[in-house]
Amino acid sequence: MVRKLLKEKKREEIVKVASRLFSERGFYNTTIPDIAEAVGMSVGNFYNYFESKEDLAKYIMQYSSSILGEEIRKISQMDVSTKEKVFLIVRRFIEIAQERPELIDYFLRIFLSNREVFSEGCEGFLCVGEVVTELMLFLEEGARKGDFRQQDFFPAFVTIMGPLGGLVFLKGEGILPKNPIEYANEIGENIWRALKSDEKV
Amino acid sequence: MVRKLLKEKKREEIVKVASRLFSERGFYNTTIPDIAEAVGMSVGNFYNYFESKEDLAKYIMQYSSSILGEEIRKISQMDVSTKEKVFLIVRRFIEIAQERPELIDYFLRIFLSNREVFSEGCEGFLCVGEVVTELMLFLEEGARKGDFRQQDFFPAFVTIMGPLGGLVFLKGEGILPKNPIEYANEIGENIWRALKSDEKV
Amino acid sequence: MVRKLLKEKKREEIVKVASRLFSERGFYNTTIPDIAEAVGMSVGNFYNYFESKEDLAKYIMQYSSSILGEEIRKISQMDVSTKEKVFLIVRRFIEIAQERPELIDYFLRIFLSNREVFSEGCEGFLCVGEVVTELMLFLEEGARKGDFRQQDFFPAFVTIMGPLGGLVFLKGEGILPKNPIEYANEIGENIWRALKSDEKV
Amino acid sequence: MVRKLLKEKKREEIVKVASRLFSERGFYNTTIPDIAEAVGMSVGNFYNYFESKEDLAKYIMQYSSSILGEEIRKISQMDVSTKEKVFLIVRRFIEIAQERPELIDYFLRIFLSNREVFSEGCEGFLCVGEVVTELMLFLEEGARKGDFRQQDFFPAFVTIMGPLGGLVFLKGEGILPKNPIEYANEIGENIWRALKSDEKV
DNA sequence: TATGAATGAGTTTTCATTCAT
DNA sequence: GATGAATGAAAACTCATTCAT
Repeated sequence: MVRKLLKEKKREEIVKVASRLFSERGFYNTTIPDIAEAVGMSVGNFYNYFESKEDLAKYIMQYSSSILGEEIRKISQMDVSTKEKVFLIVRRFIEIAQERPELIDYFLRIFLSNREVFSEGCEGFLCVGEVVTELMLFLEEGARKGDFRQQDFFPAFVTIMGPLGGLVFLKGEGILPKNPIEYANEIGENIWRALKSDEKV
Repeated sequence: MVRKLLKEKKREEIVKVASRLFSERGFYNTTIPDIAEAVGMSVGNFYNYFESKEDLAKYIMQYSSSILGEEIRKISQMDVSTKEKVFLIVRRFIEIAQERPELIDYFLRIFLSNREVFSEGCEGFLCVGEVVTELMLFLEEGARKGDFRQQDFFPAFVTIMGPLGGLVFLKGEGILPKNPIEYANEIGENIWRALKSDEKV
Repeated sequence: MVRKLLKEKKREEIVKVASRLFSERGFYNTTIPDIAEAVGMSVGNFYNYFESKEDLAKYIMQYSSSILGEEIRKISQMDVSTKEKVFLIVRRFIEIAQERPELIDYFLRIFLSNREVFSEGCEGFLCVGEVVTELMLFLEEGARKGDFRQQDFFPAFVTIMGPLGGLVFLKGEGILPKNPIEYANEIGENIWRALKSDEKV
Repeated sequence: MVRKLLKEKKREEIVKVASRLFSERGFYNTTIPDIAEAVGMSVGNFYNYFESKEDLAKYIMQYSSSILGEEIRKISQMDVSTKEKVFLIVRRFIEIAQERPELIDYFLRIFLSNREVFSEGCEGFLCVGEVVTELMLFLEEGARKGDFRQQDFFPAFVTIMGPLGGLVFLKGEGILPKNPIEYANEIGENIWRALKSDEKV
C-alpha cells in the first residue's frame, strides 16, 4: 500500500523534472542520465519507474493533457456567460504557461514536433484527448446556446488553440515585450469575435 | 561563375530533399547519410555544401521563410480589399502546405520544437524574419486603412498564424475529415472577424 | 533441523525453475529477476539461497549430473547382459530428456557452451563427475567381462555420450521427424556395435 | 572494385578474430570493443562491416560450416573405400580442431549453446547446412554401395558427429591425457563398426 | 527470512564529422 | 569536387548484486 504510493510519488517527481528538462532542451537533447541526476536517482533506478524514454514522454503528454483538460472543464462548467468563459480560458492558459511552463511548452516542443516519439498507442489526438474533448464540449454548448456561430469543429478548435499556442511559443522565444498575461484580453477578444454569433456583442 | 551556380543548384537539391526528410522523420531521426543517399551523393561530399547539420537546418529555415514571406508580400500588394487579402493568405498558406508540405511542416516540426538547433546566428524570429516582416507590414497597412482594429502586433500575429499552424498540424496528424482547403473559408472568416474593425462587414 | 530442510526444499524449487529457464533461454538471457518471479519469491530473497548466479549454475550442473549418474548406476547394477545395459542406458537417457528436458538441455546448452561460468571450483569433469564415474565403471566392467573391446576410456566415453547428446540437440532444434524414443534402438545398436568385442553378437 | 575486395578482406579479418574470441570467452563475454580492439579498428567502424553482433555470429557459423562441409566433400569424393573415408573424416575433423580450433569450438560453444542468437534466418540446421548436406550424401552413398547398414539419417548423423564433437569438447576441457589425434584411430574404428554392414570387415 | 528499490558499471549501437585517396 | 572508410564520444538500456526496512 505505502510502497505503491511512494512509487507513484516518485513517478510524479520524475515527470515534473523531466517535463521541465524536455521543454528546456528538447527531447533528444535530454538524456536519461540528465533526468536521473536532476531527480537525484541512479540511471538504473529510473527504469524501475518508466519502461523507456518514450514511455515517459507519452506519460507526460497524457498527464499534461489531463491537467489542461481539467482546467478547461472547470471553466466550462462555471455559471458565467460564454464570452466570459472564452476570456477565462485564455487567461487560465496563459497563467498555466507561466506557473508551470513545462506543461504547455512540453506540448508545443515535444508533442508537436517529435511526433515519431508518440507513434503507437498515443498518436495524435489520443494523447491529448482530454483537452480536445473538453474544448469540443465547450464549443458545442456555446453553439447550442446560440453564442457561437455554427461551424465545423476543426476550424473552431484551431481558432482557439492556435493563438494560445502561438503566444506561448513567442514567450518561449523571449521576444514578447510585455508579460504574456497582458495580451490575454486582446487575444480573448480576438477569439471571441472570431467565434461569436452575429447577435452577440 | 558557372561553378558558383552549379554549387547553388546542388545546395537547393540538398535543401529540398533534406527538408522533406526532416519534416517526415524529425530532425534527430534524419542522419547525414540518409540525406546524402537520398540526394545521391556521398557523405563526405555533403560537407562541401554545408558546414554542418545545423547549418543546413538554419539554411532551410530561412529558405522556407523567404518563400512564405514572398507569397505573403505578393498578396499584400494586390489591389483587393483587406478582407479579401486575409482570405487569400489563408488559402495560399493551405495550398502551399499541400503543394510543398515540407516547407510548412519543417517550420512546425523542426523549428518549433528543436529550437536548440537554431541558437546562435538564427535565433527565434531572426530565422523566420521574412514571414514576420511581411505580416507586420500587412497588419499595419490594414490598421492604417481602418480595416483592422488597432492592436498590438503580437496578439494579431498569433491570431493569424496560430490557426493556420494548427490546421497544418491537424493535417499532419491525419485526423482532418475533409481536405484542408475546404476549411479555408471558415478559418479566413474567423481570422477576419477576429481582427476587423467594427465598421467592417 | 526443520529450517535446514525448508531451506533445502526452496533450493530445489529454485533449481527446478532455473534449470528450465536456463535451458530454454540460455544462461545470459535468464536474469535473476526472471528466476525469482518464476519461483514466486523476491530478488533479494534469492540471494539467501544462492550466493550468486554462477553459484546457482554450478549447483544445477552437479545436481543434474548426480541424477543422471544415479540412473546409469541403477542400470549398471542390473542383472542383465552388457548389450542389454547399453540399450537400457540409451533408452533411459532419451526418456529423461523427454520427462525432464531441463536436466539434459541444461548440460548441453549451459555447461557445454558457457564454460567460463564454471571456472573455479567446478571445472570440466569435476562438475559432471558422477556421470563420468558411473560410465567409467560400466565400461571397465564390460571390458573385464570381455563384452567390450579393450580401448582407452575417452574414445569409448564419447562414443556413448556423443550420439546421445547429439540426438537431444537435434530434438531441441525441433528437426527430428519422429519421437526421439523411436531412435533409441538404432542408436543403441550403433553404440553396441561400436564398442562390443568381436566375439559378441 | 578494389574497394569491394578490401572490404571483403576486412570482413574475413574480423571473422577470424571474432571466432577466436567467441570460442575462447563465449559469445556473451566477448564485447564489440574487444573485437574491434583485437582487429585494430574502431568500434564504430566495426558496424560498417557487420550490422550487429548477431549478424556477425550468424556469418561466422555459415562460414565455418562451409569450410567444414568442403573438407567432408573432398574426402567423400576421393577414390578410396568407405571405411577409409570414415577414418579420414575423423582424422581431418580432429586436425582442423587443432589447426583452427575456433572453427569447431565456435560450433560447439556458440551455436550449440546460444541458440537464441541464431533465431530468425539461421535457425538450427539452416546455419550448418553444408556439413549436414555433405554427411547426408556420404551416408547415402555408403549405404547404396552396401558398406553401411540401412538406417535413418539422424541416428547415423549423431553417431558420426557426436563422438567427434565430444572429443573436441574434452580437448577444450584440457582433460585429454594424449594429443587428440592419437584417438583418431579408435574413434574411427568405433564409428566404422557402428555403421558398417555386417559383411564388411 | 522476505521485500523490492537502488546502484552503476557495462553493453550494443548510432552518427556527425574528418580525411586519405 | 567526390568518395566512403574511419573515428570515438555519447546514447538508451540492462542486470547482478546490495541493503534499508
